[in-house]
Amino acid sequence: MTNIKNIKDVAKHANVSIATVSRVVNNLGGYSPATKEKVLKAIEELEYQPNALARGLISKRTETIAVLFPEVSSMFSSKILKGVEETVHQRGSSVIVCNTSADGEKTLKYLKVLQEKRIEGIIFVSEMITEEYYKVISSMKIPVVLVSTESYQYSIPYVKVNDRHAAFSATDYLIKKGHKKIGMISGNPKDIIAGQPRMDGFLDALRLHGLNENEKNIVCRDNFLFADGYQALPQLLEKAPDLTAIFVASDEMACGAISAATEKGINVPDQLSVIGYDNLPLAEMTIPPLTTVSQPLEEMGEKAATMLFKMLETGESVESRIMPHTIIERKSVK
Amino acid sequence: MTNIKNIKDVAKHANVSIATVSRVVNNLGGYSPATKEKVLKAIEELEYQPNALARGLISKRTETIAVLFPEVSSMFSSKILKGVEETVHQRGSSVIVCNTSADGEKTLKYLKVLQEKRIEGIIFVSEMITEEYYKVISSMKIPVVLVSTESYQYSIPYVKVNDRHAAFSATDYLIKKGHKKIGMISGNPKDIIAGQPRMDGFLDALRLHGLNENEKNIVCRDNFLFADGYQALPQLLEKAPDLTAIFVASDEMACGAISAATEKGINVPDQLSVIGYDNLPLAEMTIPPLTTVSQPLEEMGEKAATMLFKMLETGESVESRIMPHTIIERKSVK
DNA sequence: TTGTATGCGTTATCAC
DNA sequence: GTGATAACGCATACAA
Repeated sequence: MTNIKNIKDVAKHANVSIATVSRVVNNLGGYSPATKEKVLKAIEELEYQPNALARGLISKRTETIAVLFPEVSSMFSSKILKGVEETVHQRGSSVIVCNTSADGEKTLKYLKVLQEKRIEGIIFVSEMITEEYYKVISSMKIPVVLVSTESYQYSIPYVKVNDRHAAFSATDYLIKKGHKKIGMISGNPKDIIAGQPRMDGFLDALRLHGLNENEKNIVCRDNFLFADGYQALPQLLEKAPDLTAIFVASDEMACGAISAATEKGINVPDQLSVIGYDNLPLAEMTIPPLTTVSQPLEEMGEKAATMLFKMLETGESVESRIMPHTIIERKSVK
Repeated sequence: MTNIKNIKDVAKHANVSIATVSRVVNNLGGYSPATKEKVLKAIEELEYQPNALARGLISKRTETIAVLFPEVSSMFSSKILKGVEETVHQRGSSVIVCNTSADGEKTLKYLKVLQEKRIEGIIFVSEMITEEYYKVISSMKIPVVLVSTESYQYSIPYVKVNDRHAAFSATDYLIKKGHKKIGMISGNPKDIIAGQPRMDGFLDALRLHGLNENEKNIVCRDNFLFADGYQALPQLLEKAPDLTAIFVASDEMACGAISAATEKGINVPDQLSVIGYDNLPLAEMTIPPLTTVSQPLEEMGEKAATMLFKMLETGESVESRIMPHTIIERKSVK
């Protein structure tokens, strides 16, 4: 009653050997057009689907890769996922998603099942690579690519924008618009990827233009969420009531900051200019629409997948890629 | 050089047969504590990881399911994905994501590779089940669950809210707030899942309260996106300038409508109340924060996965589940 | 051009 | 308690 056919059934049905069936299934040639016809017909009639498990057992290829996120459901992650998924699928492979919740135990558990499933590569998004992780992934001997993060201790290819440079650009943009009193809402300075570098870029721009006295106008938060921006804005304004512009380290935070400002009766951009970071879809939806530094998230996902496949094909590592960031001008800066 | 150990290596290393190794790996008992110790030690030392392919080949279980979305990167999808992923992972299985782009060909191609990979179940999110899809999935003989959609022709369990009822609730809420001139921005009425039913619910509420004359104050759009709401609002207001409230069929659209209104100098909620649908994270981020009908998206994902596993365990189908919707009161309705 | 036989890494059914 | 050995479904080297 289990209707699922295997290569043997096809062989019998077509009156050939399983070797021949295998050949036509894999387009290897070495058979007459007639037998090919026969086999194809049998396959059709029996609705035969080759078993990827059996196939993979021999070929050592599973055509499956995995992507790990600390939070799959963020707008940030889902854009990257889309890029990854698209190019992986184009190549005939599949992607397994993992939501690590930035939890070490959970991640290790994931890694274990992925290893058992013999996935062919891993993409880590926005994750810090700990020593434990590194031990496991290097023991797996499969390609790994980092997205929107990088490792200083370990040599793992990554694709990301230059955070410090991007933050510089954003701040520089504000300055060129004529602003002199500029503040920043930042992530956690202990965050070596998206925290400190963006602060550094901000400060770089200030100093370059001799605006050093602004350097203390920074409020840091642990996360990059709406609520963080919402709560940070009043704090920042208390420290520095005369600010005319702020650089906010994420669009979600920027959106929160705008909400807080609006509630306080502060008009954006008339009384306060704000520039964000990421260029999420959200940035088009705020009032006013958010001027921001764009990271090409989907493209970064695609690129990461492409790099992974290249490593898979060549067996060698691959160069990291710094993606270009751009300023998207909308209406939140004057 | 290929460092990857198999059960044979372990057996040799521990001086036992592979059968014994298999037993301790699977905790089957039937061996002395001493040999268990030996084997465990060997496994440890060789860093042995059982091969899921070989295992699945025999057990016919791959511990992998798939989720198909028309658009993975929407805030809507990603919340559902998170719910699915969490409960699937809890059970020790993995989830493969597929972005169908609502494209039949692409979907069929996905289905084919999923079938070859012998995945154990499928969750369709927001997809119409065509005859072609149905033919394939029923030939696969694996459990299928629908999320945020349902099929009238085929008997497939689903989990969704009652759209008509939810739309009724939203409109009713507006009416109970004292509004009498109420409009709607709707999806496509040809959309049998999220289009027509929400319009029906809207109209139900109107009629129940004798507000029949409002019935034509509906603007329909093909999609549920920000831009749709943004463009629909002026159209709606042109048709019916005296509206005091609108029900919008998605949060993204509602956000667009609020943006358009604000640009026109119309204050929300003072001059125009807006209620949305979905309760995406976005709803907290608008100005003013959006009152909306909540769908428990993450929970729906969890539920769908749970249903899938239940079908997998029992071999029987499972009852569909209508999830409760609730009105989330924020600041966009007065 | 086609078929036979072996192996991929497991689990499971027998024996012992 | 423990160990051969036959599947599982396929690819492939080798024969024919």
